[in-house]
Amino acid sequence: MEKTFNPSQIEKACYQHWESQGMFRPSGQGEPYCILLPPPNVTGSLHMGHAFQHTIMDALIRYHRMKGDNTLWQCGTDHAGIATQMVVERQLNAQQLTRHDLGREKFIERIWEWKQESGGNITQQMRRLGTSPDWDREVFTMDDNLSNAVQEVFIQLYDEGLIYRGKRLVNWDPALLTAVSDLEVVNEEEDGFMWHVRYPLADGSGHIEVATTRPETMLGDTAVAVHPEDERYSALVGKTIRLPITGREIPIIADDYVDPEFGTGCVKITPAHDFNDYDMGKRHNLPMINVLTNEAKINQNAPEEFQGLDRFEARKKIVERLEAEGFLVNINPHKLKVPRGDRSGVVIEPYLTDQWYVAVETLAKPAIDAVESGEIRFVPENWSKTYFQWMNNIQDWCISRQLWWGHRIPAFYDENGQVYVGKDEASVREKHNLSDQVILKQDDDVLDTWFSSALWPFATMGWPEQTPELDTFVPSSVLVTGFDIIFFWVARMIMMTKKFTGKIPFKDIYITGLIRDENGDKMSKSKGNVLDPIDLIDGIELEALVQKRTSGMMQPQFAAKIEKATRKQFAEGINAYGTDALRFTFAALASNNRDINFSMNRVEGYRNFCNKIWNASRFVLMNCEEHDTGRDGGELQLSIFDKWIWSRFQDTLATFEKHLADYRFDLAAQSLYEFTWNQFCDWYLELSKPVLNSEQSSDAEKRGTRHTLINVLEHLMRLLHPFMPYITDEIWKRVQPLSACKDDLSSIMLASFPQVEASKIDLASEQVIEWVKTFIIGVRNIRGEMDIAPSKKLQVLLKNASEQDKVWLDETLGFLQNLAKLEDISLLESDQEAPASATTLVGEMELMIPMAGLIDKDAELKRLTRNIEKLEKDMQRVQGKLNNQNFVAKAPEDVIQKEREKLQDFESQFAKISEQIEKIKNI
RNA sequence: GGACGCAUAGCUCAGUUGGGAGAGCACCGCCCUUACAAGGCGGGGGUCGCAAGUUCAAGCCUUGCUGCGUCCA
Repeated sequence: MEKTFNPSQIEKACYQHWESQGMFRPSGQGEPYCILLPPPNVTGSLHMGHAFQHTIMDALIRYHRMKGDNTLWQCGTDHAGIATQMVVERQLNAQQLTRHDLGREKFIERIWEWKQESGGNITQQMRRLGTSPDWDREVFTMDDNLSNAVQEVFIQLYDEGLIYRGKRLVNWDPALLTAVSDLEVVNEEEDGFMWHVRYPLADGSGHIEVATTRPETMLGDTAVAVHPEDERYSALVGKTIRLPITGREIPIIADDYVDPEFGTGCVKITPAHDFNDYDMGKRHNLPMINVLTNEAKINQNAPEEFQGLDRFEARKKIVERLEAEGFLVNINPHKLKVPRGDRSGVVIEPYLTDQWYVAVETLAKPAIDAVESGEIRFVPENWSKTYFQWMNNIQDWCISRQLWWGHRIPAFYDENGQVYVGKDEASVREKHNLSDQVILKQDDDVLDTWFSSALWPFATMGWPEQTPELDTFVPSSVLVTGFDIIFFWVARMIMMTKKFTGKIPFKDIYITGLIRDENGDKMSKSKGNVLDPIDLIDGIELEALVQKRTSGMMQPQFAAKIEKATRKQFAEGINAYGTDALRFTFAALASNNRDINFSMNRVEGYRNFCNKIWNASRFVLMNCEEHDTGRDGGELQLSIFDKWIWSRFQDTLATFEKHLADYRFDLAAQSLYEFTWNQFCDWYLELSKPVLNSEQSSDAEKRGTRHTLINVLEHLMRLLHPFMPYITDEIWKRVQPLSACKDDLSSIMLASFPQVEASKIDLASEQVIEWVKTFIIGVRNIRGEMDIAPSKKLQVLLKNASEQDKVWLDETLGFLQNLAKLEDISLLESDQEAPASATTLVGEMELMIPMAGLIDKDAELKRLTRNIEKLEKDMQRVQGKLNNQNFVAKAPEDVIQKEREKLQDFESQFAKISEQIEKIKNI
């Protein structure tokens, strides 16, 4: 083996082997365990959030697969309506073409071609991450079988009256020329203005002052509203206003929606261009005047001079006119929430159009119950509140989109506009007895992408066919996803799956944190702080990184700043850390926190961890290859240390599994790290050396130690495998043939997960090791603090050794000498006078290192004084407690007893160290 | 306006029946010791945001305040 772990050398071949051998397929045996991959957009590339969530899913999948479950990771990609259409449109634009030049059919063909070429990008990147979904079952949301399910669901919901078509105010994206759902609109506070405008009364008796943030919509005003109890205006209610510019007469109405405190207390009402005004318009039977085109330009319903003007241009013109004609009172700066399309970034218009809706209320009920009853569990539990809050106020879902790419709505119209819903024209004709004379035209719109995503849990399992997978893998075990799509996706899957299968889609919902950069900022192209997971795996040169971060930007003005920051942070580029280090980092960061700050330091630390594992394995193999490891029999004599490391392993394994069951990947990772580095490497490997290197060790002892080395390592690789698939497979291939594991498998993936063996839990050995550690650390502490060279062998005297101490000493003498680098160890009888020594305590026993020629008196005094000051503090605290009558009277007996023992221990230590200090002072 | 979250070592974060404050990184000292300098050994560092309350006992429970953040209207 090479001296340094080199991930790039092993990863690709390893993955190809797994995939080509079909190791990702469900075994067909055991308990079903299933995870649904949130289908990434085909247009997407793997970002840190994906990599994080995929790591977690893969760890769970690998763990359960090794546990012997019938494990399926169902994967696939999403057609991502708007996003995909935009990508291909942009390509056309580059050739001076629009999608209209091609026509619908050709354009869709073009998208399929694009998908054929570039759609596999993200799934290739997933492979780099070592993920193990069943690629044979990969689906695309536009595949025939999924499209079929979409139609089926649409038709059934329509037949039940749960899908309807209606003219309503929707969120209209004037750039993309489509309706979007509430969820696709982001409201952000922006600086704007509040215009105060005088509206004259029609009878000439005065005026009323309204305040508005959107003066241009006055062209569509159909009323002015005041609060019914607002005494300032009560006399005016019922009168009419002559609208400036248009001269139209509109009523003054009273409605308690109006906030008398806000602005002037008078609100202009534009039912066709504002959601609240729309509701009020309905309540008061106001006419709705639409003054905008679908591109948000002023339309024919407005005075000619404004027609064709963009909404913002029109705003300027109208304000000018109002001012010129003396209607404008003033303009105040004003912060307001501006709705923008999450894809296009342009201001969304409330716009009157015909759209399709899902009536969600009846679907929501069972979906709420499923979480309330605990049948579905959110982890962390708190997210259920967010879920309930939304579900209890859920609005009908606008599902039609004026796009070309997507599932076309299975609805047909005759020449009278009569709607027929059905799979295709033929079935519609048959169902409704329509003759060939009737001309039918299919609806031009497609469905919201999330409509098909909502069917993911059962459509991917073959629904509407009654397949075995539907029985086995619905519900799936856990959904791993971010809180940002609880509404978009999670809630809708629960509704649809309940509705169409009667089952819940998943039992647990593990909501992960959001990956941010190390300063806690969201990673975004415009901030230039994006990290590509693949770059962390393979490494990247500085120049390439700068290039990547500054090209293709929406706001090129930030490029210089980003370049500077990038050059500063990554002066040497990014190292190749490898997949395992990256995965382990994600696992270790996966606490219950909502925000997870990614840190390069952590990746580096876990890259070092990989290297540690690699080198520990080298050590084990060097000592076991070509040697007798007891694989085929032979007497094994296990040392106390062999028993101890096995015992620690059981504990680590149990802890790991507990944390995994709680979705605490951070704690699970920590337990692995701690065992591997701080127990196995730091202590066990060191303790094995005296046995292996000593000529006095018997064959049975050596065999026992080698047996332990190779088999603990073999178990450890299986334990680590779900988090670190590559390095463990590579090492396991070499280790397994020397170990007691006789399964002839071509990959650790197929091996079974270790099981806790109660018989190997050995508390007695753990006690001995604690004693040994205290002993050795005590010597090292003196050595370190007294600046004694490691090469200098020391002499140790032991005073006040108990019978137990003597037994343990006898058992571990050689190890103590070896690890603490001791010349020799001798026992002082109680009546023997000790020479001036540096002292440390091992329980009641005093461990002394004669100072002569080695240790400076003042330095030792300083060290002891520091110790005793700490002890004093501890004693004071405990004494304070025990002197408190209330504590003694009310605290549980075992707590009191513990405190008493502590005090005794402290006092004994205090006495010994004080004595020592006196002694040294007197030298 | 409503809901939720966060505040612990210089930094990033653990701390789940309330009972002696932890890890990683960074920092300081010694060491190229035959698995590993991407390493070993030792060490320093915290009035757990502030205030009050409950309790024998509070980082942990309750209330209020301050600061930051997210979502919904």
